[in-house]
Amino acid sequence: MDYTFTCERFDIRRTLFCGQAFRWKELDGRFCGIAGGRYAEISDNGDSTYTVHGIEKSDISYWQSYFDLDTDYDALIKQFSEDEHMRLACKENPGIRVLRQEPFETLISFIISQNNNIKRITGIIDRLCESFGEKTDRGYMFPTLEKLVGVTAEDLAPLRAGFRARYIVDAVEKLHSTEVSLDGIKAMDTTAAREELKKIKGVGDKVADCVLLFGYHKTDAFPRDVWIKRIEQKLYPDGLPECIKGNEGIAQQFLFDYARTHEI
DNA sequence: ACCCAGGGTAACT
DNA sequence: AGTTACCATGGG
Repeated sequence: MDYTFTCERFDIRRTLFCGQAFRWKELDGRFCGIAGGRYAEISDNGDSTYTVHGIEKSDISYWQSYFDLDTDYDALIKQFSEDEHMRLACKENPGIRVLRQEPFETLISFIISQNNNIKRITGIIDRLCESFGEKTDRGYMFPTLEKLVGVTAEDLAPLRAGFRARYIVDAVEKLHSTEVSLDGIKAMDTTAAREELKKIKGVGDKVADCVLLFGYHKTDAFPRDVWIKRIEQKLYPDGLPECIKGNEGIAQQFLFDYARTHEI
């Protein structure tokens, strides 16, 4: 079936390709991809409505959640705009939303992201899915933990992930042994959850915060990458503004795009 | 040839 | 507690 939803000022292209998700392609004007084991083709109808094509009726709520449709971004932007820099950043890219993605996929993806660029991250993840993910008639799924149990760094060599291969192996081992529990993190506050994720080799503050923000929607997580560090130095030498408190992660998405487009 | 990329680790002061 | 070389790979 097709599911059409309305969302004012939703920039689906920027949302899907701004570096929070890595598995979407734009083909023939449609955004195609698999999330949470569900395939979808999404069209931007140009009138603030968007149609998710070819899905199961029972998955409507999944896609509503995935695009965070229940969150009022207008209200957030209004709140953020109390700060002048945030006002400009939001004004420039008002259609960005923070996706609600799968924790495991997000963890592996952002382990791969470290000291890497978005294009190459996407390539490595594509090869990971083709090598270890379930094949369907509409593409490869992101591999489950079970599919990856037992893999070695040598097994991952075809991905050309470089030094990150052993980090993936360590993540799979610690999750399989339940030394780290992705389910358990849901109930933790952000500080405790961050420390839990950092038990995995190759997961530091930045990767952990990306997983918490994009995989658990813990909006007070604030991933500090190179771009955000530049923004903080230049615009916020005395600390982040009060008006983003509790939603630092969402604010970070606006700032990240702002920094990149202006090459701050 | 050099520098950088949605960083982290280990080995230094 | 705060720096720094090094880590693979590919693009500019």
